[in-house]
Amino acid sequence: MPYLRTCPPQPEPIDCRILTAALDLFVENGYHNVSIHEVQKRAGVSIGSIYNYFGGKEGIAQALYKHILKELDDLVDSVVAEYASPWQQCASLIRQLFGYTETHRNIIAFIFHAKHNEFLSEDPLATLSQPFIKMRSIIKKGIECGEFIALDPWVMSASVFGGAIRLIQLRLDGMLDQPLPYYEEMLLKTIETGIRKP
Amino acid sequence: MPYLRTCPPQPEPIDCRILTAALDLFVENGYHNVSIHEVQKRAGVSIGSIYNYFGGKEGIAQALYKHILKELDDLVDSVVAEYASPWQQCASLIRQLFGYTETHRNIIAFIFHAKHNEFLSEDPLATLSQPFIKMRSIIKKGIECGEFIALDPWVMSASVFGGAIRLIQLRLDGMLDQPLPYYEEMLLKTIETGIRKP
DNA sequence: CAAAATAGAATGAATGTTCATTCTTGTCAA
DNA sequence: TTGACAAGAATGAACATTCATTCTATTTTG
Repeated sequence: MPYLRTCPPQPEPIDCRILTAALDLFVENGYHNVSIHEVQKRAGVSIGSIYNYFGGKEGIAQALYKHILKELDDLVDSVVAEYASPWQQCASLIRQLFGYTETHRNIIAFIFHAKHNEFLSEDPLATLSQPFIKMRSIIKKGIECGEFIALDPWVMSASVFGGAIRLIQLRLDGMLDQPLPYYEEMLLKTIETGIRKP
Repeated sequence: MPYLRTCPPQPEPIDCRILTAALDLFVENGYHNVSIHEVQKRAGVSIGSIYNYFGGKEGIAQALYKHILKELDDLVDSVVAEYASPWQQCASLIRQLFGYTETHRNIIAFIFHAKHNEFLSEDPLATLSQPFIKMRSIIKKGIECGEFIALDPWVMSASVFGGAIRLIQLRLDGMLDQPLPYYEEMLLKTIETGIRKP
């Protein structure tokens, strides 16, 4: 079951096994290159069970997407609760995303390295989901409270998170020799220098 | 024919018509959601012609990919030839990519907003292609000549181009109200501040 | 005239889904 | 306590559809 911060129940119920198997296959091969019979085999369940729980292939992907976005949302909430300053919130969030890219690779990949609109008909733009909205809200607060320079919030958001997302994708593509925490303070330094109000 | 800086021949030969039709359909719907008969109809050619010229569906995508990467490569070369300083090269490249995102949307989308490894078996990582290698080479020169701070080249590359790529994707997803040139100087300002050696 | 290009119907493998059947669990009545 | 029954979960073979590709016939070109 694709949790970031929780332990999966044991024994794992059928629906969780389907989601875990599907996540691994979708990330490894791309949604469209995975047949539902492959998910079935990897999860060790019957074809009919998949339809019973999720209504079909897209239903699996939709459930995965919502579930992982909820996990991300909780992560953003915890960061906001733990730190007072918008910069610290951004920095901590990037550190945690980098850490999870190393430890929960497929979960991060499913949200940050996929074209959801190619296989989801409902709400396929991750950037319109709660966690991303909250991330932009942190940026706006940073501008309002004078910690960040006052530029367009989309620009500021791209400046803060664009480089981090890029490194995550490069790591997932196998381009980087080191785990992401190796690069993290360097990246945070350039971001901070670029967006902090002098 | 998906050129950035050239005018297409008239009358357009069959292979160019196939590539143009496929580009539009692949970008609009995602490679896997487009059937070869749809490409056929949009290009106004026969099914057999497609196999004659490109060997199959993947052959079309591969030809598009190579062709557009060559266009990008030429763009990078022209920028390097026109400007002496690495920062000016980066800034000009980002400006031009933003401009082309507005005027040649599908060409930019095919390279910067797609998961090539889901439909190409040959060289599917754009970041390993010539234009991207040259972009990183500009970064390395910036570090060597002392214009940029001396951090890991992958980090610097993500800091310079990560935010720009993110804004391109947001624009392609319809998130931004304004055309990209509206945001460009703001973004360049934060990037430059973050990576310039004091 | 022969070779290459073009057209489009036919092909069959692959895929997502359905559906009849079986299994499991809980409830109720004797 | 046990057996019958009902409901829902689980199964997997069969099905319908779609798709990329092949093949055959025709047209065009050198």
